[in-house]
Amino acid sequence: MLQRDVTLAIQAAVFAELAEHGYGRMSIEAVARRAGVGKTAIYRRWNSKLQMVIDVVSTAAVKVMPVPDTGSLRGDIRELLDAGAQAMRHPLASQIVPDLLAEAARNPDIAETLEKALRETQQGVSAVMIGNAVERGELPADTDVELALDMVFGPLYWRVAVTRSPVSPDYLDRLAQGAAAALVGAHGVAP
Amino acid sequence: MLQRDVTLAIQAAVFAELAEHGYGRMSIEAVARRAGVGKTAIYRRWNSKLQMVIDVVSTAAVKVMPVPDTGSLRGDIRELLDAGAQAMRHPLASQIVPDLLAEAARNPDIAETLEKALRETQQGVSAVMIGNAVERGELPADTDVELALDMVFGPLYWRVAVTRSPVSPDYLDRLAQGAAAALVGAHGVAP
DNA sequence: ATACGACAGAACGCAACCGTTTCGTCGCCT
DNA sequence: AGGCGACGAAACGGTTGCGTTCTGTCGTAT
Repeated sequence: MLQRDVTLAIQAAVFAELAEHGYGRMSIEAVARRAGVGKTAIYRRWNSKLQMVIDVVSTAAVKVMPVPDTGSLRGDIRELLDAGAQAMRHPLASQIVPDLLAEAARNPDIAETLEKALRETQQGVSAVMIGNAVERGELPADTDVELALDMVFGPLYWRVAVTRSPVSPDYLDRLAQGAAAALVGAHGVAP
Repeated sequence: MLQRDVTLAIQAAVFAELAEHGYGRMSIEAVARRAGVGKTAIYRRWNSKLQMVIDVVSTAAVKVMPVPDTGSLRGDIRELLDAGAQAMRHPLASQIVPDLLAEAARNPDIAETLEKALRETQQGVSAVMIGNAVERGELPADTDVELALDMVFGPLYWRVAVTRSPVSPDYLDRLAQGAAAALVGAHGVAP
């Protein structure tokens, strides 16, 4: 077996162990066992479990979200929600993401890795989407992008990862409708 | 030390260990050590780590949220958000909740416990809040309560627990405004 | 005064991992 | 042909946690 294959086997094993046992319970021995690999091969590559996980995760997290362009804000949001829901449906992701998030609360290195991944995949996409809507006149130029992000992804993540309720296409329709309305209506100010 | 005090000490220790190390890494020995208690005292009460955690958590999770009644939907949402933000600011909660949530993806018993706690504290409150808004004529009678819940708590949780961004009172104002607009505007149906 | 029950603490044998080292094998390059 | 580097496997001593057991103390009720 060549170096590259060994590395790939280790990466896959890390994901699988992470999903099955979580970061806290994951052991290097188990990763080596599952990858069919000696611990030597792992320690030759990384110094610690933390380094290994951070490296493997950040390598894999580079996937980019497509920028939706349906011609309407609501349609764009709907596409974004669909992509997000699809990503969270993946069994590995749906177990690993909450776990890493929890670990991030106590480990700054992991927190930074996740933050960076999130920033790269989503902030750009949303900025473009909002920009398009502003150009079309659907939103005012001073729309709060940060708030918009939270109102689009927040409800979806809440539903999938917190309440564990089913996410039907119909629900996504209603959510997109609501989020679009929220952005448009976010500009009355005071009480 | 009496039985009751020992139990209280154990409960406090469980929370502290849970916050510091997470469920996966938490050990009964550490709980006993921190509580200043023999392992005997723990095993006399529970059979396993899982039972102990579930019992302790579900005992403590019974806290009820106050039902806001400010006279306007937006004001009610704002109060709800404030209570939520305050709860998540508590350092124990902010570490324990994501951790248990991650563990719930792997353990049906924990998932059920959390689900029940969530249902009890929030669904009732929100139903009342939506009902009041309907009575005032702010919302149509067929308002989707489920969606409303997601659109109020989702963005807040996303911001606090996922993106780890600061939550200012001003932000809560804007979020309340957006959520209220979302609920009101969630009733255009089609394309 | 005595007996009982809950307690803390220490130790048990067992298992899992840790990070490191050693061994012998195999494939590639020159 | 020979050397080199990566490999899997196994073992090292040390740590941690498990669930259980034993000992001795202390407070309370009888």
